Amino acid sequence: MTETGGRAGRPRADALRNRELVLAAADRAFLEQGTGASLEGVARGAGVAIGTLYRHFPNRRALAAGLLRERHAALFEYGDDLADGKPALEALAAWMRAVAAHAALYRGLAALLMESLDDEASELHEACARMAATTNNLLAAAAAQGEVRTDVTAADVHALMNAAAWMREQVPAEQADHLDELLVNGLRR
Amino acid sequence: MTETGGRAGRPRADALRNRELVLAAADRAFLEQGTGASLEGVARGAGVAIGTLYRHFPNRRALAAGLLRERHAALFEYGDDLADGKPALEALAAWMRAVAAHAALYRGLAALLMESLDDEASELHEACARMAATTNNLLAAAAAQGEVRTDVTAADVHALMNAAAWMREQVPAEQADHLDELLVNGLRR
DNA sequence: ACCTGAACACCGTTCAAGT
DNA sequence: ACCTGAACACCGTTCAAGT
Repeated sequence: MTETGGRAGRPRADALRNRELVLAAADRAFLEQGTGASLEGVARGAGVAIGTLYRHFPNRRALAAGLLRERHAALFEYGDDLADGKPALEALAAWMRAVAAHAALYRGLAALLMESLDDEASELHEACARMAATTNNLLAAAAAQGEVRTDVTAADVHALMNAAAWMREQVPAEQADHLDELLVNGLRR
Repeated sequence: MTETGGRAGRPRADALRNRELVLAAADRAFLEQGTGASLEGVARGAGVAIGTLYRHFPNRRALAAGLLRERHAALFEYGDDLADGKPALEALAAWMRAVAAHAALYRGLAALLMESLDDEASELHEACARMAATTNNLLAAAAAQGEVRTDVTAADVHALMNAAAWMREQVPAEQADHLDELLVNGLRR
């Protein structure tokens, strides 16, 4: 079930190219104006007609999901690598900071990630599920070492990470770092 | 500097009445659709022309500020009453819960409050300043009793309260209550 | 002093017509 | 199979004309 190409063989070359142009323009627009940026503006920036944008990405969430999958793979890989080495709570904290900083790149992304965790119909659900898997692992490890309150769930951590991103969208970076630490401190037993 | 009536004497009776109609319609619309609700829809709901809405409230923030000042005074009074009795950290926690629950009434309000604390030009600045005064008092008392980390500022608490509201906009009430507790736990030393 | 509503600029989304 | 762009419905905001 690829996004472009339908049921038939390889997608046409011009379609692939347009898809990339749209993603690049969306990346620029979301960085500057957040995920609420005008889709007509994105299409203009990509040099394609608005219908072409909609053909590749039926809505805003699909656009964000495409960006996460194809341009932000490093975040997920970072999460996979965090399991070893460090004390477990430190690894969990590093993951929370990484997600918070990342989601804050596009203003509004944290809200999309928040609402997509439990919504299997959302185009962002896959990204959320992958994030949740990492969160689960790191939380379980920290809990096993008794470093975290026993009533903390992975859903709580998901909410707190995204809340950290949301705060980061609106306060100076140093304060945001400090707030990250207060959030992690709240998980301690 | 009243919002309606300009520099002259009492505002006309029809103006006062229209202002109330707009506020009531905005309250309904914001409750249902958040602070991003269509202002044309609000005007329609109030039975006035769109120009009348703009005359009384030049923008969305002015509308939210009007609602807070004239229909949500109870929140601020509650904050004033929290200083006595209880242990200081408990009072601060109660205040954070009250603000979070309140700001979550209108989806999007927490973001407006967040950006208005340091923006003196914002119509919501007065409301934020009053909230900040209460936060300051309660935080100072809790800090004086050594119940709170010494690096926690009133700005931090403001951010955390509004983040709690933001989370509450998107998770079930029980989880939101739990998240409130984790946030407060993070303030403990 | 206040209200009305047309006017302008813009956007999201769909879909018939093309290649 | 894919692209284009007109079409429709809607909104934010301003302002000339009224009372």
